[in-house]
Amino acid sequence: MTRMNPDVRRQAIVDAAQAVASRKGLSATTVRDVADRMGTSSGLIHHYFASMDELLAVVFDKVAEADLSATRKRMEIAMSPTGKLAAYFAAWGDPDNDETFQFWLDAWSEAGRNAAVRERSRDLNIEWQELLSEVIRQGIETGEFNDTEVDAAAWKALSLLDGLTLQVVAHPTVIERGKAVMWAASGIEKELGLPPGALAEAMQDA
Amino acid sequence: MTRMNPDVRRQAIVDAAQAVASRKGLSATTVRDVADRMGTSSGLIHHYFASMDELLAVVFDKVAEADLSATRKRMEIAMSPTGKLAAYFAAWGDPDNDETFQFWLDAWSEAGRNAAVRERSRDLNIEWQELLSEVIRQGIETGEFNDTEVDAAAWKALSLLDGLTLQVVAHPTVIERGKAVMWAASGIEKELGLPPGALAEAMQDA
DNA sequence: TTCACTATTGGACGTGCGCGCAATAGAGTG
DNA sequence: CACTCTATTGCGCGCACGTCCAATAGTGAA
Repeated sequence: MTRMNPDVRRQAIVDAAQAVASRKGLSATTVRDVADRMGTSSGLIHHYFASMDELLAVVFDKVAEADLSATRKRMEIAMSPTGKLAAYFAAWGDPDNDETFQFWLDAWSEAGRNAAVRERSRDLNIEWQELLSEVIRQGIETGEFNDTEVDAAAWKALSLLDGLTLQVVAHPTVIERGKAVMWAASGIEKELGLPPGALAEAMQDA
Repeated sequence: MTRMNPDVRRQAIVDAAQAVASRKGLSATTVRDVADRMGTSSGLIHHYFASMDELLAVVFDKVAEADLSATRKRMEIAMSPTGKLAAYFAAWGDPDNDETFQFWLDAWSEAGRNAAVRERSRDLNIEWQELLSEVIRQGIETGEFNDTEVDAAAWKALSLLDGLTLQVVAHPTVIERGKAVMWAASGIEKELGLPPGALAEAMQDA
């Protein structure tokens, strides 16, 4: 294959590995899969990554960070806490993010047996929860939300989203995607004392 | 190894496979693992199961059915809908069930790529949701619960439980187990219009 | 006691895995 | 143009996997 600049090649390997992993799952992705996808030899991967585990860790990080930063950006644009909350929710309703959520399902499954995955997964989950905590805290300050326990409310909201999305992604026929998002929104509305439908409305505005 | 009655041996194989899988995960459980655990040869497993996939499917079914039927039994004992709901919740708070929940994490991860797992997982999830729907319907009839949309409320409750338990099992340090259960209970109380703490109280009674 | 049945053994077979390494080839520099 | 550096090749190693099968050894019936 054509000789590439190291930085470019390294990126190409990560991209190829991500593409394979989104179809086969992180744990089922092999060195040969990635090499075939790029049309190169398998030895090349080990020229850039000390081990396959290291490559897969980089892929997981990349996917997770991209998702998180995209959500952060969407939230910055929104003005009110309710708007920011709606922006947060938007990620879950988008079918394009199903692949990313599949990575999460894999990570949660693997976390119980692999300490490295567990710690990375935990840290990222906490970041998602803190993002939510921040908005809830703001909403309480402005008086938009009820004065509830912030930490608890954030974990409840995140868990409700995860649990519903899990059903949509793992068993595509069991709940309609639209219903899952609406149900999650209505659950959080009750939690934060928002008028029924307020969150759903803010989501359409965005 | 001592010669066994076929039924007994078959059961022994399933038990051994379950023990191994609860430590290593279903997809990482090998024929040799199971044989070693029993102290027999690996060939014996294929005398009873046509393939390793078939054995693992039996193990998953056994674990899932046991959990479901134990919950059903606990619910039958309780008198009121609130009591039954508390009995349903009890399964999630019990650390002994962490192993079972790990099976679920594996199943959800695998469902996206394996049609057999997906269908079995989906059917079982629906059974869990229907169990909840039934109780909620009863509670609405008796007037204990608010008159909400049953299907939606059941999916929300199940998802909240799954999402919170996921954090407890996958990242043991992130949320205290007790808090997760209390948060789930308070979320459902709001959903069904129960007085705050009513569900938590019913859980201690049981 | 004999015999048929089958539970159980133990290793062979082919496959796919991560990894390592000597050989090769292309790109930049003097 | 010659030379150095290193990106890239392609294969081999050792291992673990699921599966298969001929040989062996217990057990219950005749």
